Amino acid sequence: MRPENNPVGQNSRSFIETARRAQIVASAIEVIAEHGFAGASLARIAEHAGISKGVISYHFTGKDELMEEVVSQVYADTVRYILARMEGQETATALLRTQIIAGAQHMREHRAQVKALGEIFSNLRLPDGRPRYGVAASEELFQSLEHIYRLGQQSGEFRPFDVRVMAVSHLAAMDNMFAYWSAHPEHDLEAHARELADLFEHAVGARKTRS
Amino acid sequence: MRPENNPVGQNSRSFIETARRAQIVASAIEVIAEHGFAGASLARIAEHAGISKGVISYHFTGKDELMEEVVSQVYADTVRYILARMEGQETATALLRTQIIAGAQHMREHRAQVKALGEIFSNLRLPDGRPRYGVAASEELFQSLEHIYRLGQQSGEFRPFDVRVMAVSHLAAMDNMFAYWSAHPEHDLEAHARELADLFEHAVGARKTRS
Amino acid sequence: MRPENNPVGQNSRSFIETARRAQIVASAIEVIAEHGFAGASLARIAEHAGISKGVISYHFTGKDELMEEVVSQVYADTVRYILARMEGQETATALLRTQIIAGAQHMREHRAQVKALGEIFSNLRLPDGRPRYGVAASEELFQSLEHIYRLGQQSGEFRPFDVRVMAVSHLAAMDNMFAYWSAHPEHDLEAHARELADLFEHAVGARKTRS
Amino acid sequence: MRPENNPVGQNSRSFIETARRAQIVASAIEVIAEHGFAGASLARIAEHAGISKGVISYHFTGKDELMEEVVSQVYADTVRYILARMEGQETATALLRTQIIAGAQHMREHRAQVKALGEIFSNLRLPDGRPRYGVAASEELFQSLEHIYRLGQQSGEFRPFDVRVMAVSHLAAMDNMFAYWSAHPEHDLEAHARELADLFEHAVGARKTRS
DNA sequence: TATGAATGAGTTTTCATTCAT
DNA sequence: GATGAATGAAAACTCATTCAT
Repeated sequence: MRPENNPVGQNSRSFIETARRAQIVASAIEVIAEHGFAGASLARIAEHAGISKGVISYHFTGKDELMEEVVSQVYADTVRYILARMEGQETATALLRTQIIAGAQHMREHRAQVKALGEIFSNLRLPDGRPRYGVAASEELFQSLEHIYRLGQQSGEFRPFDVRVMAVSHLAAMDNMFAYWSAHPEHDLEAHARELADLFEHAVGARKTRS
Repeated sequence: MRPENNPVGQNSRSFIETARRAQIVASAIEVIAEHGFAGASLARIAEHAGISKGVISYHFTGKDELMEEVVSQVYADTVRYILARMEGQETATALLRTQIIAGAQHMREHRAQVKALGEIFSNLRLPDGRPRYGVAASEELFQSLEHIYRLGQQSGEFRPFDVRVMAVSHLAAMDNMFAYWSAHPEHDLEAHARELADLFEHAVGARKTRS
Repeated sequence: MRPENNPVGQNSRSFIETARRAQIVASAIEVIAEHGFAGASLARIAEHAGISKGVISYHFTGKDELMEEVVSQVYADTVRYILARMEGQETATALLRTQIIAGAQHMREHRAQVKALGEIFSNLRLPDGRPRYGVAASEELFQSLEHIYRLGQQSGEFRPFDVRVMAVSHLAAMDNMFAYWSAHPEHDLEAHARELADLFEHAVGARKTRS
Repeated sequence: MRPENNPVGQNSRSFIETARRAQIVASAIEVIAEHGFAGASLARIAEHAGISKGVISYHFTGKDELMEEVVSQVYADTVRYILARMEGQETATALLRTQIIAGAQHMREHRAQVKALGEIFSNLRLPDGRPRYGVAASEELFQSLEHIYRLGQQSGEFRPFDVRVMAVSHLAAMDNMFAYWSAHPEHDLEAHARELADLFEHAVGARKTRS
């Protein structure tokens, strides 16, 4: 019986448990990235990890918990990666460019994670059939992008525009940059990112572009 | 046994056959739009259409052929709809705006089709497990958008930029405009489309915007 | 897709469907009687019937529906059998004896059914874990037995006593007569039934025993 | 490796071992009583006892041995309880009444044990699929009841009747008194027991009933 | 002694597909 | 042409049991 809830201040999981969960999550990411959400059966994930099917059931309540664990790990990683690189940027324009460039770097380095995240976002459903993560799940990301856009509008760097539309389009463009690169591995991701940064810089009507 | 390939000069499908296929395709669209790709079993599609499961198997080689039929019908409709509205536009800027605005109109009027198309695009796989329609499937759309962008660059309306990146981002922004509106039905789709048109007009550095 | 609800006045199930359901129910009865409730997996029931597992799923919503169908068929049979033999009896004493003797006859002739019924009654549970048929499920039987006892009390044949306790004990004694006979097939069921009839005749303090 | 068979003259189990087994048996009783035989997984029993699943496997050869241990403990308790109260009774009629009344008291005080016993009796199976405890398992009880009945017949208190049928019915009536009370907790168990005593007193044709 | 971890057999259920009528 | 019926593979999940530490 794996302990589910335990007293505050105690590490909830043993070292080995943490390692196994991480291993399973990693295997799930790779399998989803390669075979898609529907192709990622527990059997395949277990086989890919070189363990028995039962191990997954032992460490996770069910497939849903595994998927949610993948999401929360990848999501946290991604946000941390990008925010770290945005630190210290002062102008909204710089923040904007950095967000895009750093996002592309992250995608290159974590190709499978990003792909798996996308698959889960658009396929995982609640027991009642409604999407588990809808576009609504991106709300947090939208808001952090809107923050940048509003900053630029307040400082006068950016023209007036609807920040929500800009954020939605921004996220969409980044997701598809990744998808396009996944489908065309010879495509130059860095160049794409720079072009995209230019695109949004113009879109926001930035008064001064990078020197 | 239904004849699959038949002599030239004969209409390949009878009237009744065509009608049945259309009925099944329509049912498939609605079911996919409501329940998602994974939730769209043949049983559900048949039930929704008020016919027996066997009919689908009779008229289609298999589920895959049905899905591909959905794609080709919806795809053709969409292109026809938007191209019709773009006819007569003279400047690249006008073409660009029209493409976006008309696309939004089409989405509003064909909500289920658009949603089903997206589901199939991102979920249907070849027997070997590779995606049936990757981003690569959008190649045709990319090229038609690139055509507009190149036109603008040649006429001097647009600044220089990588047309492929612009096209990928353009399509992404439109797809997600739809997804966002689907998740937030109270969202003003027309306003979003106008904002998006402004966004790309600025992004391409259009010399003269609409007044 | 099997039709679930259909217009009034139409036979709901085709001939073949009815036959298959009956065949599956019969197989289920035999398997439960032999292997017990827990040993009656769908796989075993299907194998015993010489059909594929899927057939059961095709004709029944799930295992629960099959079990409930077994109950309702066997239950109806049993009640019909015994009531038919009780018809025409005039005194409460005669009704009482007949109920017991006819019950024993029915058990002998429908050994597996009775056993299966008992297994399902004491093992089938609702999704939430509560028993599907508790002792409460015997309420109907209790009442029909109480009817006999009250008749005897009103006619002065029987002494005063708590009819519910008498009915509960009566049913218990019959169930266990069957169970005992099942475990000791050489046991004389008819003689047991006659003894049991005597037992209850004395228990109710019958003024005049059978001539 | 826990020693299974050990030299004569040694206490076969250490104090701690005995305590653990008792704790596990107690937990098993409660879980079976609440969730039924099928719902009593080792995992649930361990969790309920606040120990790890492995402990059960360590102290018992397997689930079957645990179940048999439950049976033998509860059975011994029950017999001891009732026999103690029957001591000193002189007439067969008094013994009969006492057996029933004391049985009811025991049920009230050991509700979970009685329920668990019933569940195990009717569900536990040998590896080959045959019931581990059939009605045959009650042989000992039958004989002790028959002893009372024969006593009454020899002393002339009771009429002639088949003592085995009387014993089987007696035990059945008591089991179901408990089951009925379990399903209807507001039911008056003591009153039921008194009625049952009257029932059997009349059934045996007792010459002098209690005033 | 005790435990967490792992295993693999077995359960129900879903589903695309095939086929006789 | 259309349908009901049947199939069997694959899915997620449960569970008693085993084992190294």
